[in-house]
Amino acid sequence: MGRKSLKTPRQQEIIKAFYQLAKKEGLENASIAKTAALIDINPSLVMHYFKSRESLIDSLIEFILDKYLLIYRIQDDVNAGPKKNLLKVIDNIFSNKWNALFADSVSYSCYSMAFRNKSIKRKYKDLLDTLRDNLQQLIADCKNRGILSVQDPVQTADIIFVLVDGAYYYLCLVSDKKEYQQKLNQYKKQAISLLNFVSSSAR
Amino acid sequence: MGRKSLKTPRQQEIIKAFYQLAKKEGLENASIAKTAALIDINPSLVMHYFKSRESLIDSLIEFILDKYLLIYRIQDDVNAGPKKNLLKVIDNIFSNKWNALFADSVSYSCYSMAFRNKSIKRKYKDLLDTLRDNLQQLIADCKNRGILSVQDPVQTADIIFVLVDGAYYYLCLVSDKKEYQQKLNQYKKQAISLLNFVSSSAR
DNA sequence: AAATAAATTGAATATACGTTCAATTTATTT
DNA sequence: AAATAAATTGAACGTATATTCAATTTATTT
Repeated sequence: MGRKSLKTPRQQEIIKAFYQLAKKEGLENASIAKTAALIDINPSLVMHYFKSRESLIDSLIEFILDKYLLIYRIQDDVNAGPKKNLLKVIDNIFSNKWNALFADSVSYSCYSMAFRNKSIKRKYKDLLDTLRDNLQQLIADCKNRGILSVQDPVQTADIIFVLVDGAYYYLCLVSDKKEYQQKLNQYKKQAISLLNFVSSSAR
Repeated sequence: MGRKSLKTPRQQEIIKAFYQLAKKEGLENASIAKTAALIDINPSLVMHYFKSRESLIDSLIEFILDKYLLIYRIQDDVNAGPKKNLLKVIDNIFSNKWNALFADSVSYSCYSMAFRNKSIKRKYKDLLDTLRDNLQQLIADCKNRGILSVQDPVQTADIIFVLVDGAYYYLCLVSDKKEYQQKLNQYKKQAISLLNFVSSSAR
């Protein structure tokens, strides 16, 4: 009896609007009123689904962090073999596609909150560790089949993501498209060289 | 005639207070009123020296970015030879000292504004390029004297800073002190290995 | 059709914000 | 001591903010 709950889809809609607003005007300028106006609902409705602005931001962070994991899901072919899988993921990481999935600006704003909010800190740390762990598994697969030769897949995965994070930290400031692409390719090469693939005609 | 100008020292005092506030409560919560209260002056005085909050933030960013350059100035001995100089800088970069110089939290908040503010974007880009250029010169010095062997000092300096920025991006999320130190050392080793020092008994 | 429960609205609150402007204080020079 | 110019204050402004609560609308069930 009573009405069917619209909780989940409405919450999603609100988070998405809040995110788009933060992307456009900065997280610090993304307000509940503006968010409500964007999807043509009453500001009170936002408060109904999120107890506070803080919890809305909390949901926004989860929304963003989930998107990061997509690098591992954009694989056309699941059983393409470990080498192809690994290279595909590297491709995804160093592609504009991934970067287009979410706005770095919002993510950096959220990230900066980790310094004062332990829950946010943990969420970011968990994500970064998950990203590393997934890559480590792909590397380990390749290592076990003699496709590449690295000492410790865990360390290699870690270093590669350090490279990735540092790369985008710089690249986000590069306006020139050519410079951007050239640097991105260079960083990608560096990452692949860290993987130390065994050169052979076989795959 | 008239009164002696206190402009510069007052501005510095205000910026510093604003910075400390941003460090403690987050940049988004650092207000002009709070800043004035912190150093016991009238909020109007802040507005007198900075036309707007925006320009105050602009000054804050310059204040922060200047601190980054200190890695190159903490050298006890200027004429210690190129190798020692380079290693000292690497030491500084991968030390807690440097990290203690400024609050990453504030810097990341400011950094995130670069996405919507071209002037801020340029300032950050310029800083990162300056940091790279200084390191490149130290590397080139060493290369010219056969101390190390790298293909292109410019690229090496770039990669090292990519490593540094990526390293701190992860490390800022690490609460455990042991893990922090261990990772930091590992990243430092990686950076040094990129420098490919020529092993010899001579220095 | 009545009952029910969730969705949604609208009005109201208090608060803090950035910014303004005129008035006043303070130090320095003539 | 008078003149000067900068430092500093205090009051006031309108605005947007997050959040509250009661009232109303809407869809679904009995």
